[in-house]
Amino acid sequence: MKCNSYDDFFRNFANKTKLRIIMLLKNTPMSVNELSEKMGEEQSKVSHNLAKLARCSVVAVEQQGKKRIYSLNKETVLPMLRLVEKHVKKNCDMRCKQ
Amino acid sequence: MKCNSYDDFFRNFANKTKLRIIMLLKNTPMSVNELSEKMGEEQSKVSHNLAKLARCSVVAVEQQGKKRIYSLNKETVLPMLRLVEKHVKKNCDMRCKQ
DNA sequence: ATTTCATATGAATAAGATTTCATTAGTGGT
DNA sequence: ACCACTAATGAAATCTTATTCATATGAAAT
Repeated sequence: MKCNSYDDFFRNFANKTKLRIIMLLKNTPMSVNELSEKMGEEQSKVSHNLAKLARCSVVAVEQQGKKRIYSLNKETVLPMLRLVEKHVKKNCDMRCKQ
Repeated sequence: MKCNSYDDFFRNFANKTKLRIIMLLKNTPMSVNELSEKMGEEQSKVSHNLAKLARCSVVAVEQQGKKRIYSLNKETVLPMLRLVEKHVKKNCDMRCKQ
């Protein structure tokens, strides 16, 4: 199945696990295991989440030996994050996280 | 309560009802009833959804007589929508809606 | 061909979000 | 003060999404 509506797309950012993955991939592409370890989360959980991110092209995959390296679609995601950051600074609570 | 994390913020776009409200407010500010009628949705549903949008400053409210007029925070929302539109055009399925 | 490492998948469960329905609370007019 | 109109609220029910756990699949090495 594919990402085929705006809300589908935004769901990839409306969840802490996915957002954490996104933040980690901002710096460098990683395999599922690497992510899993850095996050202290189960492999399966990370994999399920990556699947959703991938089907909306928020991340891309590339096979490298046994590993599958996931990387962020920076073209869309970075400006997106910048927008929100700005918004939050301007409008949101001091208690804002992240 | 206030919008205090990125995922909180994005949840306002990760749902068809909220997105419909946003789209309607793009053109013109409206009262709860007006939205409710245009959408063919219950007043209470619209109100609940507006409350969430408002607490993240995605919309703003202004009292006008008995009515409360909701308007879109265009500064954040318009560029956001543009980004997604572009992303969807480039990456997503032909079956893409909206 | 077998083993090992790496990841994906499916189904059941758990968690979370949205909607509904009934009710309450404001605002202005009479 | 009362009425009509407009909108907000709370709790229960429903719907959706995420997580977990067990298992399957794929890729390379031996």
